[in-house]
Amino acid sequence: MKISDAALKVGLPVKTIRYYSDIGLVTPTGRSAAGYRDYDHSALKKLVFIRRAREFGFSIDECRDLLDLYEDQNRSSADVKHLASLRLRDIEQKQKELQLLHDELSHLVQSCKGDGRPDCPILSNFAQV
Amino acid sequence: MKISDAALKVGLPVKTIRYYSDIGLVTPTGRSAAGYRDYDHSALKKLVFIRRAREFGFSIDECRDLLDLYEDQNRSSADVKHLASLRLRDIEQKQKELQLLHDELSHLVQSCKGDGRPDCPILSNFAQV
DNA sequence: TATAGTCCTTCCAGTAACTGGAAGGTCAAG
DNA sequence: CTTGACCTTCCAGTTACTGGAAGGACTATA
Repeated sequence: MKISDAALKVGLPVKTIRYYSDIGLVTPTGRSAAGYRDYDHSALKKLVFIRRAREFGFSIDECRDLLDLYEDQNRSSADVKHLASLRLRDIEQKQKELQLLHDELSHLVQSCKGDGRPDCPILSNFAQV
Repeated sequence: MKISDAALKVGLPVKTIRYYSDIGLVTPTGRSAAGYRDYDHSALKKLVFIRRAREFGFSIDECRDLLDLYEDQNRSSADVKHLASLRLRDIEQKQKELQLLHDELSHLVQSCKGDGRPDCPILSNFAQV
């Protein structure tokens, strides 16, 4: 599969996938005779995983660790489990924070009259500090 | 409140708060005689809101829009409502994606034996493409 | 009152992770 | 056999910080 089709399927810009290829995060499965990058199913899965992880603030290096751990058969699965457990905690914390952000904005939308009057109480709905 | 105390309260690095001050995103309430930045309760609220929004991929400009809309009394609350509604959609989508990421990693943790054997099936638990 | 330590300031340079654009090769359709 | 939409590499620019230097300010203790 060529890079633009891969980009469509996984929801990342072509430029970004090319960048990931450059830095060795997800290398293409192969190259066509003309030098075009080729991506297979497992590469697509990795890209989707990375897209999600990146969207939620995990660094490239953290993503790399998870992928590398899998691909390096010398590492033990205990390492993977430990790393994944740590990230799971992070994600659960993020879920709570995201819910708070949702609540704030949702309350804002509900309390705005939306009739053109500039009395929208956005600040009064801000998070408790 | 001085910048380091503010940083502690809102969960942002001092450097970042100073940066937000420099770019005019959240300006300090005032300055002490010595020129120290001073932050009050409402500034802290703005900082917490921005921290959350930034963590979930909203750009500085998107944050600025929400804050500016509030502070610009010439804007109508309908504008705020519309903008906040759009962001709310984004957040709901993010909640779904975050749940998927959580499921992936959680399944990974559960299926890893954690006994040192390198047979952890991380890739087989990747998202469906 | 001196001095040590921990703040604070500005400024400037560096980093992470893209992102845009130029210059040029490839390929299917008409 | 050319047009247009792909693809390639390379290099420069952007966003949002982040680290460090140089120096001023405040607090506690000797």
